[in-house]
Amino acid sequence: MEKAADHKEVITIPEPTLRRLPIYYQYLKNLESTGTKVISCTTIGNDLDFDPTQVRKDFSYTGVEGKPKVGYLVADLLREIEEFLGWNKVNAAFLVGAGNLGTALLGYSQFKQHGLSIVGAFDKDEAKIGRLIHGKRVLALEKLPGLALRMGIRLGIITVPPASAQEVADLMVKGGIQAIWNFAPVTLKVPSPVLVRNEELYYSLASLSHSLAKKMHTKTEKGEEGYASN
Amino acid sequence: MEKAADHKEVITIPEPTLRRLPIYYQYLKNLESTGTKVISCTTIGNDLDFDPTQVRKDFSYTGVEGKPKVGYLVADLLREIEEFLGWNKVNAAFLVGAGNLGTALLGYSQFKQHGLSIVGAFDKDEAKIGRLIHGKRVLALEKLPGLALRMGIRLGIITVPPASAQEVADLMVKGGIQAIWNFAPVTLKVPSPVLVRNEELYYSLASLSHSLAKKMHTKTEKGEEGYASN
DNA sequence: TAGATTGTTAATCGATTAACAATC
DNA sequence: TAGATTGTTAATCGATTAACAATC
Repeated sequence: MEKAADHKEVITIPEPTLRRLPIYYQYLKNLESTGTKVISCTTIGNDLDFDPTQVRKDFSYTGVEGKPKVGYLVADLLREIEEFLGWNKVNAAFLVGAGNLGTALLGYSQFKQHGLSIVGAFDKDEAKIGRLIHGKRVLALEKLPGLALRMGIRLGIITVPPASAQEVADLMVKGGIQAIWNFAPVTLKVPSPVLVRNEELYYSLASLSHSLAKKMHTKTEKGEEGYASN
Repeated sequence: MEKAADHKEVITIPEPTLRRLPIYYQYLKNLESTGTKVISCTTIGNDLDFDPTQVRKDFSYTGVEGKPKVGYLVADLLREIEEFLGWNKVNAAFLVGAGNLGTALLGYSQFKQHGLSIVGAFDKDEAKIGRLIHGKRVLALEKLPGLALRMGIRLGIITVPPASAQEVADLMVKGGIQAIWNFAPVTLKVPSPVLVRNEELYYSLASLSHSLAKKMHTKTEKGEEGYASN
């Protein structure tokens, strides 16, 4: 298993690159809308605060090709990034947990342009079952595995409270779902072929509040205590 | 500026560590609720799929101390992480954009336990101004700078469409806000002391759809085309 | 052509992991 | 005490950045 595919080398893309591609994409979409046809890594790097070489390297993973002295065609870049990220095909997904966050995600019309279409919503709460949310009917949770199998759904979104998240994940696995986008702050246990991506809302929060606390601290040390109120 | 504080060395925490701390925190909260008092890095590493040495190193940044042969006190860890992340003090924040996502965030009661209290909501839309959302009155956007200054608000949350995000950021800066949690997919331009943290919803999506696409591709190459429907 | 930009290889930097002494 | 675990220093690994030849 370790040396699988040793003839055709497997290129794995670095996580940081994968994280930056959507940033380029959004930036390029903007450029496109202003009518810009061609762009250089230098300009992109300046605008997004990335090293130009890094931009070039990131792009190379998508297979796009630029022209020396000219740059890259915006249209080329958009097309290649879309294809690379699988955003040119739409993945049908089931969402479980029709609370605040679930409702917000169900209403996100932009998802379709990013390869995601939420085609079903589920909940355990009797009060929510049968209701329409952003045009989608909320179904009973226990119907998920059967429907997922029948419809060939490969992507699941979990927006339930942490205590129920594992149970939901189990049902998704049972329904043949292959990738889970998990918004509940829990580490899910799933069989290895199933992919889990945690949306760590609290990470950003951690980063922000840590920096704010540090800022405060620095100020206090300098003797400007209480300057910023609070 | 470059060699500021050369006597008292400035320890900067690696981003990845900062990203993991909330994961430990959530895990430890769970442990605490089951009555566990003491835990070792080995166990944590096993449960969360991290290298035990890494766990130890991560903890060291918070200043927590363990006991050889025994491990760490769960209570100690929770306290130190809370303090390190600034979660023991609550930051008051203003949120702009009372749409689906904004509404969801306004309803997130768990934020208070993570150092965040959203004390004001703003919108440009006349139809939304004056309404109550999760107990908070939506105010007119132009009131933000004045109120932020008066109340000493240091944290801002942006949940408006990308086209309005920069304008909102400018108002926040005018109101003396020092850190921005940005959910709009745009790169904001703010003066350097102001911190911006982008919540990149599309990154996870990129990662997931890319992996799904790759999985599909691999399968297809093996000649099992069309197996998973779609 | 000259100069800007790509594409790639090499050097650097930082995070992860391994090794191991200290200790309860 | 013996063994498990911490805390730390050194080795490894991978991503970022620098250098530079190729090229339009």
